[in-house]
Amino acid sequence: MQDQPKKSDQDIDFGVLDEFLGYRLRRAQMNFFAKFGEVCEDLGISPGLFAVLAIVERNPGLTQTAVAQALGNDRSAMVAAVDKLESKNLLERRPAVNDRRSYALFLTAEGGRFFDNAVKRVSCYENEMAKCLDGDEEKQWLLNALERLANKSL
Amino acid sequence: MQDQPKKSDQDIDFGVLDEFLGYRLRRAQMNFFAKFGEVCEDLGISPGLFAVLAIVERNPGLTQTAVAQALGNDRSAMVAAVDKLESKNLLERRPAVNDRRSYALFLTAEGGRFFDNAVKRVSCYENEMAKCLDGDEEKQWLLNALERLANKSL
DNA sequence: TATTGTTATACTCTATAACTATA
DNA sequence: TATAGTTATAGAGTATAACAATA
Repeated sequence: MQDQPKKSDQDIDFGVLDEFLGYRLRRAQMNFFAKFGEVCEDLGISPGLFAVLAIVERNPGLTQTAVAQALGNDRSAMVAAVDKLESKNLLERRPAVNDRRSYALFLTAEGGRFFDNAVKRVSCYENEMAKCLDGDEEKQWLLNALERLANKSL
Repeated sequence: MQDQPKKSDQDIDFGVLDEFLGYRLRRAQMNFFAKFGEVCEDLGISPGLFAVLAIVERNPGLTQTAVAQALGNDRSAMVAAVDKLESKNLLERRPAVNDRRSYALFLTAEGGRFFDNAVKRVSCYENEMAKCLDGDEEKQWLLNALERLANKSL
């Protein structure tokens, strides 16, 4: 049945979607998450878990709620995330010194090594992805534009 | 308990996350989706459903699978999406002329009006968000950079 | 009263596999 | 045999509400 040639992906008219930052951001981000999954498959961590490790590594002793706020999600979501990282021996809950309600989070020694290795992986694929950009200048400009968009309110 | 001043969000060190396009893309996109939800709350459509309408409007007669491929997701996910849009009388499944396995998708008259209205809403908030960019020149450059990143393979 | 971690819960999004009817 | 739509299902991600312990 080839009477009417099928529209290939190239022939689709995306209309307004092509001019919408929201749609373009989503497509770009989906590609990055998919690539992250490929590159870190054997490490057993998602972009979300990687972000938790990154925050705790640079800000040891932070509470779960503080990490959640930094990453922009609910504190209830941190429970499963920290559980998972703790069960992998990458992260540690210690009793907070001045507040018996909360925990202070720290990377374990293994977690530190694991994170260093993960950063190498992610940096490697980030650099590969950034090859479609025009050098470090365009990348820095893009990072800056994305930060502005992430913080823009209506 | 204010012996040790709490780290505010501003004081958090994001480390490598600050230099990772993947993380920055996610934060920017989350902001856009949240704003989309606010602006289109009463319309009862998500960014995903809006995208389906946009594709069908510009490419009437496309099959469900073709729309799914255009948007980069699985055809099984289209069933619920088209069901929802059809139940709202915005979109119509018609039997395809040459293939009794597939449907051809079309906007209804109401769907056309609904979509025009939705485009106005979304364009309005898109323009508002784009005010943190340096004019149409930077926006066009950004759209172009995002397209490159969305299509980049390792 | 307010806050931390937690649990239960639910909702969305997404993908996989298998089924059916067609091709 | 291959494809379109469908179904069932499962996983991840995210959010809300309520609770106990603590501030």
